[in-house]
Amino acid sequence: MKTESEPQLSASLEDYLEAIFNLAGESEGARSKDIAETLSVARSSVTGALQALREKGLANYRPYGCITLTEPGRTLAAEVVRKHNILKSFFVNVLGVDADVAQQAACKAEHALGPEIIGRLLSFIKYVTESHRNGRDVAEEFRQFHKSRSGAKARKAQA
Amino acid sequence: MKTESEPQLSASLEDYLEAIFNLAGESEGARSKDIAETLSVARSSVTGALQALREKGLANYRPYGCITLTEPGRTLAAEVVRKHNILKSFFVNVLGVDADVAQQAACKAEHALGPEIIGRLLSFIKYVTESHRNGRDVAEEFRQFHKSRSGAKARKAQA
DNA sequence: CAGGATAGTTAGGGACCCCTAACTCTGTCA
DNA sequence: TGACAGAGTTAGGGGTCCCTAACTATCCTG
Repeated sequence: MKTESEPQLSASLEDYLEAIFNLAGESEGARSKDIAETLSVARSSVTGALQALREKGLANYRPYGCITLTEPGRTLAAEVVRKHNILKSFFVNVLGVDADVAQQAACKAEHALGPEIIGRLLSFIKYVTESHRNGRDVAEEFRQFHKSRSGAKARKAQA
Repeated sequence: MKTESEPQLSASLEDYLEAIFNLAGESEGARSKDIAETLSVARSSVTGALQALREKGLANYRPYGCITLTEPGRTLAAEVVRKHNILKSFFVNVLGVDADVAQQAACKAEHALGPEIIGRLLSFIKYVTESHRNGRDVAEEFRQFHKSRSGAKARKAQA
Protein backbone atom coordinates (compact mmCIF):
# COMPACT_ATOMS: atom_id res chain seq x y z
CA MET A 1 0.00 0.00 0.00
CA LYS A 2 1.33 3.33 -1.00
CA THR A 3 -0.93 6.27 -0.41
CA GLU A 4 1.60 8.92 -1.29
CA SER A 5 4.46 8.44 -3.70
CA GLU A 6 7.40 10.79 -3.68
CA PRO A 7 7.53 11.69 -7.34
CA GLN A 8 10.64 13.88 -7.57
CA LEU A 9 8.99 17.26 -7.86
CA SER A 10 9.80 19.07 -11.09
CA ALA A 11 11.77 22.30 -11.01
CA SER A 12 8.65 24.15 -12.03
CA LEU A 13 6.51 22.78 -9.24
CA GLU A 14 9.28 23.47 -6.78
CA ASP A 15 9.12 27.09 -7.86
CA TYR A 16 5.39 27.19 -7.22
CA LEU A 17 5.88 25.59 -3.85
CA GLU A 18 8.50 28.13 -2.93
CA ALA A 19 6.36 31.02 -4.06
CA ILE A 20 3.37 29.83 -2.07
CA PHE A 21 5.55 29.28 0.97
CA ASN A 22 6.88 32.81 0.79
CA LEU A 23 3.54 34.44 0.05
CA ALA A 24 1.59 32.45 2.60
CA GLY A 25 4.14 33.41 5.20
CA GLU A 26 3.46 37.09 4.76
CA SER A 27 -0.31 36.87 4.96
CA GLU A 28 -2.74 34.05 5.64
CA GLY A 29 -2.62 31.86 2.56
CA ALA A 30 -1.40 32.84 -0.88
CA ARG A 31 -3.41 34.37 -3.71
CA SER A 32 -3.29 32.94 -7.18
CA LYS A 33 -2.70 36.32 -8.72
CA ASP A 34 0.36 36.98 -6.57
CA ILE A 35 1.83 33.60 -7.38
CA ALA A 36 1.41 34.39 -11.05
CA GLU A 37 3.16 37.72 -10.59
CA THR A 38 5.98 36.26 -8.52
CA LEU A 39 6.74 33.65 -11.14
CA SER A 40 5.94 35.83 -14.16
CA VAL A 41 3.39 33.38 -15.43
CA ALA A 42 -0.21 33.57 -16.64
CA ARG A 43 -2.91 33.10 -14.01
CA SER A 44 -4.18 30.02 -15.80
CA SER A 45 -0.79 28.39 -15.43
CA VAL A 46 -1.06 28.82 -11.70
CA THR A 47 -4.40 27.01 -11.67
CA GLY A 48 -2.80 24.06 -13.40
CA ALA A 49 0.12 23.97 -11.03
CA LEU A 50 -2.16 24.15 -8.01
CA GLN A 51 -4.10 21.15 -9.26
CA ALA A 52 -0.85 19.25 -9.65
CA LEU A 53 0.31 20.21 -6.17
CA ARG A 54 -3.02 19.20 -4.71
CA GLU A 55 -2.84 15.82 -6.43
CA LYS A 56 0.55 15.29 -4.88
CA GLY A 57 -0.84 16.17 -1.49
CA LEU A 58 1.33 19.25 -1.14
CA ALA A 59 -1.17 22.08 -1.32
CA ASN A 60 -4.63 22.68 0.12
CA TYR A 61 -6.56 24.02 -2.79
CA ARG A 62 -10.09 24.19 -4.03
CA PRO A 63 -11.40 26.44 -6.78
CA TYR A 64 -11.73 30.05 -5.62
CA GLY A 65 -10.46 29.06 -2.21
CA CYS A 66 -7.40 30.39 -0.46
CA ILE A 67 -4.15 28.57 -0.96
CA THR A 68 -2.06 27.00 1.76
CA LEU A 69 0.46 24.21 1.93
CA THR A 70 -0.10 20.88 3.62
CA GLU A 71 2.37 19.72 6.20
CA PRO A 72 4.46 17.72 3.71
CA GLY A 73 4.19 20.62 1.30
CA ARG A 74 5.56 23.02 3.88
CA THR A 75 8.40 20.66 4.67
CA LEU A 76 9.37 20.36 1.04
CA ALA A 77 9.01 24.07 0.42
CA ALA A 78 11.16 24.87 3.42
CA GLU A 79 13.87 22.67 2.00
CA VAL A 80 13.72 24.45 -1.34
CA VAL A 81 13.86 27.81 0.40
CA ARG A 82 16.77 26.62 2.46
CA LYS A 83 18.70 25.63 -0.66
CA HIS A 84 17.84 28.94 -2.20
CA ASN A 85 19.14 30.90 0.74
CA ILE A 86 22.34 28.93 1.06
CA LEU A 87 23.10 29.47 -2.61
CA LYS A 88 22.26 33.14 -2.50
CA SER A 89 24.35 33.60 0.59
CA PHE A 90 27.28 31.90 -1.07
CA PHE A 91 26.98 34.02 -4.19
CA VAL A 92 26.68 37.27 -2.25
CA ASN A 93 28.83 36.75 0.82
CA VAL A 94 31.61 34.64 -0.61
CA LEU A 95 31.72 35.40 -4.32
CA GLY A 96 30.64 39.00 -3.90
CA VAL A 97 27.91 38.96 -6.53
CA ASP A 98 25.13 41.57 -6.64
CA ALA A 99 22.06 40.62 -4.63
CA ASP A 100 19.67 40.51 -7.56
CA VAL A 101 21.97 38.50 -9.82
CA ALA A 102 22.49 36.11 -6.93
CA GLN A 103 18.75 35.92 -6.36
CA GLN A 104 18.03 34.87 -9.91
CA ALA A 105 20.90 32.43 -10.13
CA ALA A 106 19.93 30.82 -6.83
CA CYS A 107 16.40 30.40 -8.14
CA LYS A 108 17.64 28.43 -11.13
CA ALA A 109 20.46 26.51 -9.50
CA GLU A 110 18.52 25.42 -6.44
CA HIS A 111 16.86 22.69 -8.50
CA ALA A 112 20.14 21.31 -9.77
CA LEU A 113 22.15 20.67 -6.63
CA GLY A 114 21.73 17.72 -4.29
CA PRO A 115 22.07 17.59 -0.53
CA GLU A 116 25.74 16.65 -0.58
CA ILE A 117 26.83 19.82 -2.33
CA ILE A 118 24.32 22.03 -0.57
CA GLY A 119 25.53 20.73 2.77
CA ARG A 120 29.13 21.46 1.92
CA LEU A 121 28.24 24.87 0.59
CA LEU A 122 26.57 25.71 3.88
CA SER A 123 29.60 24.45 5.70
CA PHE A 124 31.82 26.51 3.46
CA ILE A 125 29.89 29.69 4.18
CA LYS A 126 30.31 29.01 7.89
CA TYR A 127 34.01 28.43 7.34
CA VAL A 128 34.37 31.73 5.51
CA THR A 129 32.39 33.53 8.17
CA GLU A 130 34.58 32.15 10.92
CA SER A 131 37.68 33.05 8.99
CA HIS A 132 36.37 36.59 9.14
CA ARG A 133 36.05 36.45 12.90
CA ASN A 134 39.53 34.96 13.13
CA GLY A 135 41.01 37.94 11.37
CA ARG A 136 41.69 36.04 8.14
CA ASP A 137 38.77 37.15 6.07
CA VAL A 138 38.67 34.76 3.12
CA ALA A 139 35.78 36.56 1.44
CA GLU A 140 37.48 39.93 1.67
CA GLU A 141 40.79 38.49 0.55
CA PHE A 142 39.09 36.93 -2.43
CA ARG A 143 37.34 40.16 -3.36
CA GLN A 144 40.71 41.89 -3.49
CA PHE A 145 42.13 39.02 -5.47
CA HIS A 146 39.24 39.09 -7.93
CA LYS A 147 39.37 42.85 -8.30
CA SER A 148 43.02 42.86 -9.17
CA ARG A 149 42.56 39.97 -11.58
CA SER A 150 39.60 41.41 -13.41
CA GLY A 151 41.19 44.82 -13.33
CA ALA A 152 44.26 43.44 -15.02
CA LYS A 153 42.09 41.69 -17.57
CA ALA A 154 40.18 44.86 -18.35
CA ARG A 155 43.39 46.82 -18.78
CA LYS A 156 44.73 44.13 -21.05
CA ALA A 157 41.57 44.13 -23.13
CA GLN A 158 41.74 47.87 -23.54
CA ALA A 159 45.29 47.80 -24.87
CA MET B 1 18.32 41.16 -42.08
CA LYS B 2 19.02 38.50 -39.60
CA THR B 3 20.11 35.16 -40.94
CA GLU B 4 20.78 33.54 -37.62
CA SER B 5 18.98 34.35 -34.42
CA GLU B 6 20.50 33.44 -31.08
CA PRO B 7 17.60 31.57 -29.51
CA GLN B 8 18.85 30.83 -26.01
CA LEU B 9 19.64 27.18 -26.40
CA SER B 10 17.62 24.94 -24.11
CA ALA B 11 19.36 22.97 -21.39
CA SER B 12 18.63 19.81 -23.31
CA LEU B 13 20.19 21.01 -26.54
CA GLU B 14 23.19 22.29 -24.63
CA ASP B 15 23.65 18.77 -23.33
CA TYR B 16 23.60 17.37 -26.85
CA LEU B 17 26.06 20.01 -27.97
CA GLU B 18 28.39 19.16 -25.13
CA ALA B 19 28.17 15.44 -25.83
CA ILE B 20 28.93 15.90 -29.51
CA PHE B 21 31.82 18.19 -28.68
CA ASN B 22 33.35 15.62 -26.38
CA LEU B 23 32.74 12.64 -28.65
CA ALA B 24 33.86 14.38 -31.82
CA GLY B 25 37.04 15.37 -30.08
CA GLU B 26 38.02 11.79 -29.44
CA SER B 27 37.42 10.53 -32.97
CA GLU B 28 36.45 12.23 -36.19
CA GLY B 29 32.82 13.17 -35.77
CA ALA B 30 30.35 11.75 -33.29
CA ARG B 31 28.07 8.79 -33.75
CA SER B 32 24.40 8.97 -32.95
CA LYS B 33 24.52 5.82 -30.90
CA ASP B 34 27.26 7.13 -28.66
CA ILE B 35 25.44 10.38 -28.09
CA ALA B 36 22.39 8.38 -27.04
CA GLU B 37 24.48 6.36 -24.62
CA THR B 38 26.25 9.38 -23.19
CA LEU B 39 22.99 11.13 -22.45
CA SER B 40 21.02 8.00 -21.52
CA VAL B 41 18.43 8.70 -24.14
CA ALA B 42 16.77 6.72 -26.94
CA ARG B 43 18.43 6.86 -30.34
CA SER B 44 15.34 8.44 -31.84
CA SER B 45 15.62 11.32 -29.42
CA VAL B 46 19.09 12.01 -30.72
CA THR B 47 17.77 12.25 -34.27
CA GLY B 48 15.30 14.88 -33.17
CA ALA B 49 17.93 16.87 -31.34
CA LEU B 50 20.29 16.74 -34.30
CA GLN B 51 17.60 18.15 -36.55
CA ALA B 52 17.07 20.97 -34.09
CA LEU B 53 20.78 21.70 -33.87
CA ARG B 54 21.09 21.69 -37.62
CA GLU B 55 18.22 24.12 -37.96
CA LYS B 56 20.00 26.44 -35.57
CA GLY B 57 23.16 26.18 -37.61
CA LEU B 58 25.11 24.50 -34.83
CA ALA B 59 25.64 20.99 -36.18
CA ASN B 60 26.53 19.54 -39.56
CA TYR B 61 24.13 16.72 -39.97
CA ARG B 62 22.41 14.81 -42.70
CA PRO B 63 20.62 11.48 -42.30
CA TYR B 64 23.06 8.59 -41.93
CA GLY B 65 25.96 11.01 -42.14
CA CYS B 66 28.63 11.60 -39.55
CA ILE B 67 28.04 14.32 -37.02
CA THR B 68 30.23 17.35 -36.47
CA LEU B 69 29.71 20.82 -35.10
CA THR B 70 29.77 23.98 -37.15
CA GLU B 71 32.07 26.77 -36.11
CA PRO B 72 29.38 28.56 -34.02
CA GLY B 73 28.37 25.20 -32.62
CA ARG B 74 31.89 24.48 -31.50
CA THR B 75 32.17 27.89 -29.90
CA LEU B 76 28.96 27.42 -27.98
CA ALA B 77 29.85 23.89 -26.97
CA ALA B 78 33.25 24.98 -25.76
CA GLU B 79 31.57 27.54 -23.54
CA VAL B 80 29.26 24.89 -22.06
CA VAL B 81 32.20 22.59 -21.46
CA ARG B 82 34.11 25.43 -19.87
CA LYS B 83 31.26 26.08 -17.45
CA HIS B 84 31.05 22.41 -16.71
CA ASN B 85 34.73 22.13 -15.90
CA ILE B 86 34.79 25.22 -13.72
CA LEU B 87 31.85 23.93 -11.70
CA LYS B 88 33.27 20.47 -11.37
CA SER B 89 36.63 21.83 -10.34
CA PHE B 90 34.99 23.98 -7.70
CA PHE B 91 33.00 21.07 -6.32
CA VAL B 92 35.98 18.75 -6.23
CA ASN B 93 38.92 20.98 -5.44
CA VAL B 94 37.30 23.48 -3.13
CA LEU B 95 34.30 21.75 -1.62
CA GLY B 96 35.94 18.33 -1.62
CA VAL B 97 33.03 16.48 -3.24
CA ASP B 98 33.48 13.08 -4.89
CA ALA B 99 34.33 13.28 -8.57
CA ASP B 100 31.22 11.52 -9.80
CA VAL B 101 28.81 13.50 -7.64
CA ALA B 102 30.55 16.65 -8.85
CA GLN B 103 30.30 15.47 -12.43
CA GLN B 104 26.54 15.01 -12.25
CA ALA B 105 25.90 18.21 -10.37
CA ALA B 106 28.04 20.22 -12.78
CA CYS B 107 26.05 18.75 -15.64
CA LYS B 108 22.81 20.05 -14.19
CA ALA B 109 24.01 23.34 -12.78
CA GLU B 110 25.96 24.43 -15.84
CA HIS B 111 22.70 25.47 -17.49
CA ALA B 112 21.61 27.60 -14.57
CA LEU B 113 24.53 29.92 -13.96
CA GLY B 114 25.38 33.01 -15.97
CA PRO B 115 28.77 34.41 -16.91
CA GLU B 116 29.02 36.67 -13.89
CA ILE B 117 28.92 33.84 -11.38
CA ILE B 118 30.93 31.45 -13.52
CA GLY B 119 33.61 34.08 -13.89
CA ARG B 120 33.81 34.64 -10.18
CA LEU B 121 33.82 30.94 -9.51
CA LEU B 122 36.80 30.53 -11.79
CA SER B 123 38.49 33.39 -10.05
CA PHE B 124 37.72 31.83 -6.70
CA ILE B 125 39.29 28.53 -7.71
CA LYS B 126 42.43 30.41 -8.73
CA TYR B 127 42.39 32.22 -5.42
CA VAL B 128 42.13 28.97 -3.49
CA THR B 129 44.87 27.40 -5.60
CA GLU B 130 47.20 30.31 -4.94
CA SER B 131 46.40 30.21 -1.26
CA HIS B 132 47.73 26.68 -1.41
CA ARG B 133 51.00 27.81 -2.95
CA ASN B 134 51.23 30.57 -0.38
CA GLY B 135 51.16 28.09 2.45
CA ARG B 136 47.61 28.99 3.53
CA ASP B 137 45.64 26.23 1.91
CA VAL B 138 42.00 27.33 2.04
CA ALA B 139 40.68 24.11 0.52
CA GLU B 140 42.56 21.96 3.00
CA GLU B 141 41.60 24.21 5.89
CA PHE B 142 37.98 23.94 4.84
CA ARG B 143 38.14 20.18 4.53
CA GLN B 144 39.33 19.99 8.12
CA PHE B 145 36.66 22.43 9.18
CA HIS B 146 33.97 20.46 7.40
CA LYS B 147 35.16 17.16 8.77
CA SER B 148 35.08 18.37 12.34
CA ARG B 149 31.66 19.93 11.85
CA SER B 150 30.04 16.94 10.22
CA GLY B 151 31.79 14.67 12.67
CA ALA B 152 30.32 16.62 15.56
CA LYS B 153 26.91 16.46 13.94
CA ALA B 154 27.15 12.71 13.46
CA ARG B 155 28.19 12.19 17.05
CA LYS B 156 25.34 14.37 18.20
CA ALA B 157 22.85 12.44 16.10
CA GLN B 158 24.05 9.17 17.50
CA ALA B 159 23.59 10.26 21.10
C1' DC C 1 -29.37 45.07 -4.89
C1' DA C 2 -27.10 45.93 -9.51
C1' DG C 3 -23.40 46.15 -12.21
C1' DG C 4 -18.54 46.67 -12.97
C1' DA C 5 -13.87 45.45 -11.75
C1' DT C 6 -10.94 41.98 -10.54
C1' DA C 7 -9.69 37.20 -9.56
C1' DG C 8 -9.92 32.62 -10.98
C1' DT C 9 -11.14 28.89 -14.17
C1' DT C 10 -11.76 26.24 -18.43
C1' DA C 11 -10.91 25.20 -23.19
C1' DG C 12 -7.85 24.73 -26.71
C1' DG C 13 -3.44 24.83 -28.60
C1' DG C 14 1.76 25.12 -29.10
C1' DA C 15 6.63 24.11 -27.88
C1' DC C 16 9.77 20.96 -26.10
C1' DC C 17 11.44 16.58 -24.90
C1' DC C 18 11.22 11.88 -24.39
C1' DC C 19 9.59 7.09 -25.39
C1' DT C 20 8.48 2.48 -28.15
C1' DA C 21 7.76 0.08 -32.36
C1' DA C 22 8.58 -0.56 -36.80
C1' DC C 23 10.93 0.63 -40.70
C1' DT C 24 15.28 1.68 -43.76
C1' DC C 25 19.95 2.03 -44.53
C1' DT C 26 24.84 0.44 -44.36
C1' DG C 27 28.63 -2.36 -43.82
C1' DT C 28 30.47 -6.79 -43.29
C1' DC C 29 31.24 -11.62 -43.84
C1' DA C 30 30.47 -16.13 -45.64
C1' DT D 1 26.58 -11.18 -53.85
C1' DG D 2 23.18 -11.84 -50.51
C1' DA D 3 21.70 -11.77 -46.07
C1' DC D 4 22.19 -10.47 -41.35
C1' DA D 5 23.32 -7.22 -37.52
C1' DG D 6 23.43 -3.01 -35.97
C1' DA D 7 22.87 1.99 -36.65
C1' DG D 8 19.70 5.42 -37.77
C1' DT D 9 15.10 7.16 -38.91
C1' DT D 10 10.09 7.81 -38.94
C1' DA D 11 5.55 7.46 -37.00
C1' DG D 12 2.82 7.93 -33.26
C1' DG D 13 2.05 8.99 -28.57
C1' DG D 14 2.62 10.88 -23.77
C1' DG D 15 4.00 14.23 -20.26
C1' DT D 16 5.05 18.84 -18.78
C1' DC D 17 4.59 23.55 -18.98
C1' DC D 18 3.12 27.63 -20.84
C1' DC D 19 0.02 30.75 -23.47
C1' DT D 20 -4.49 33.38 -25.06
C1' DA D 21 -9.37 33.87 -25.13
C1' DA D 22 -13.48 33.42 -23.15
C1' DC D 23 -16.20 32.30 -19.35
C1' DT D 24 -17.53 32.39 -14.23
C1' DA D 25 -17.22 33.67 -9.54
C1' DT D 26 -16.49 37.10 -6.06
C1' DC D 27 -16.22 41.44 -4.12
C1' DC D 28 -17.12 46.13 -3.68
C1' DT D 29 -19.32 50.30 -4.29
C1' DG D 30 -23.00 53.38 -5.71
